[in-house]
Amino acid sequence: MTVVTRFAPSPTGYLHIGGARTALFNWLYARHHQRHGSGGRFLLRIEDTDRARSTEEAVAAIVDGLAWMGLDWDGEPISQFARAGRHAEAAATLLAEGKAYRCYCSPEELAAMREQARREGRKRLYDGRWRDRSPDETPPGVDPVIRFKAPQTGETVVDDLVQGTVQVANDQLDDMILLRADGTPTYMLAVVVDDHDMGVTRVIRGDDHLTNTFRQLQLYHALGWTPPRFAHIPLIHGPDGARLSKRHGALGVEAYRDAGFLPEAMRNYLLRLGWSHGDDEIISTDQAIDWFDLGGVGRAPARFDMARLTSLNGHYLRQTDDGTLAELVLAELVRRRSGPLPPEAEARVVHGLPGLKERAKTLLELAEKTEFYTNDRPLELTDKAAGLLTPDARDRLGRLRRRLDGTEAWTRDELETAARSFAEQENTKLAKIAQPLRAALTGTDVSPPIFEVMEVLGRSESLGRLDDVLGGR
RNA sequence: GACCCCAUCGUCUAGUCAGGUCUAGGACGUCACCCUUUCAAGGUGAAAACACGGGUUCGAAUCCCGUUGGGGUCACCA
Repeated sequence: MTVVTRFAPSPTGYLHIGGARTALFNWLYARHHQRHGSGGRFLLRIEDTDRARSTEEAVAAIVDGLAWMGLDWDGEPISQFARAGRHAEAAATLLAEGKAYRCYCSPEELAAMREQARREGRKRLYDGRWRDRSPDETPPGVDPVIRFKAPQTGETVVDDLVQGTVQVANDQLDDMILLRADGTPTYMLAVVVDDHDMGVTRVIRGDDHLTNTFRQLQLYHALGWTPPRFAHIPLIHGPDGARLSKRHGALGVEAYRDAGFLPEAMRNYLLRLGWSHGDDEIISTDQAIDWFDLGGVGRAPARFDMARLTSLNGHYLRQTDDGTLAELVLAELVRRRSGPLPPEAEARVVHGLPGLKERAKTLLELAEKTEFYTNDRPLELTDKAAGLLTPDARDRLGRLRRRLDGTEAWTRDELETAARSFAEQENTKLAKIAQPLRAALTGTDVSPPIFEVMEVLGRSESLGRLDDVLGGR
């Protein structure tokens, strides 16, 4: 049987990190079965029944976020709101079969019940006062809600693929609302009807839905439908152990994209957060599709660790081929200067990128590191760089400059050979030459190997920058 | 508060379901050393954990109970 999973976010914000991981797990599960089983489909449903909180921008943000993450869904995204009629139909069926009833309670009555339940230390809220009342008792002018006539005895069991067998006594659960007074469906009804109609076979979602599952299971039974299998994955927490929230600085995946993270790093990081495959750490998406299973999902919540994401990103950055990386970095540079780079500067960036990429952990950092290649003469020197240019060092640089003038091929190897023999002749260590040279050519005390830098800069720019520092000598 | 879930280095985790091979392995981070023209990358090494208390057992990180701690859910939100 074909495995069908879905990702069902509510468009009230952005695709946050937790949602992205849920989507990833669902996607991986479907793609795994597509490759190794008898088929798999990954569907997208937008839970937009709360009209007041749902926005077009939020839907776009989720779609963009999924696209950036590289998670493609099958078929068209489904709007839950658009299916309200079908939900009402299901409620009507339950009503007709006596499995649901109209409730005319006022907000005040409900508030009182809530208050009393809390006082008595009960989880169960609604006391079911309209459960068995006859229709002629209905108060005039009040629009009723439709409530589910939930079983009051026995227990409901969830055989969860991650959490194991979890059960709750039915007397803990009250009669939930299916249809609001305005006739719109609530989440509980909508998910069940939609998951059923969409043929979903596996519901992989956050832990926070575990206790909802009991009621949803009861609904499946009342409707006479076969429920899907459930897998509730633990939530992601912030570094302090509290549930991940805005104050942890994590907004949506686009924030990570803008911070210079690569989607493959994000996928790898999120995959390993709560899921493991032995000691494997670096896992390609292709391998992940092969290996992913629900048995590897842990049951304890995991904390979000920026340092680890960053480290992984550095790995994937180094792994990215130079052409692709050049495109990404150039795009970032255009963004920051809000204009194109001079051709000469662009050529230097492209040429210098291989030496730069293993020194950066994010795209942003990488873009920053290209600065000394693109800056115009004369370069501004950092304090440390200026400190390296002592009178002695300048004298040596002057002599080196004359030596360099005669260099035939301006390549890193040629330049290094020349510098080494010059150092020998001066009876000094290479560092005494390389560091001042770095200061003069880059304006800083840190850079890729200096002879590589000279090659990238080219003869005239290198000599020009040297002359800027040497002044009138 | 009630109900439910969870508990191995600072963090992510392997090991737990089928107790012995665990003086608990890997990774990130930290520290040291090596490499080296700087910084990275890379290499080597170090410090670092079975929450606590009871059982069961010849033997428990692994099974059971309790305590403590953390988390989730209790809406005409999703």
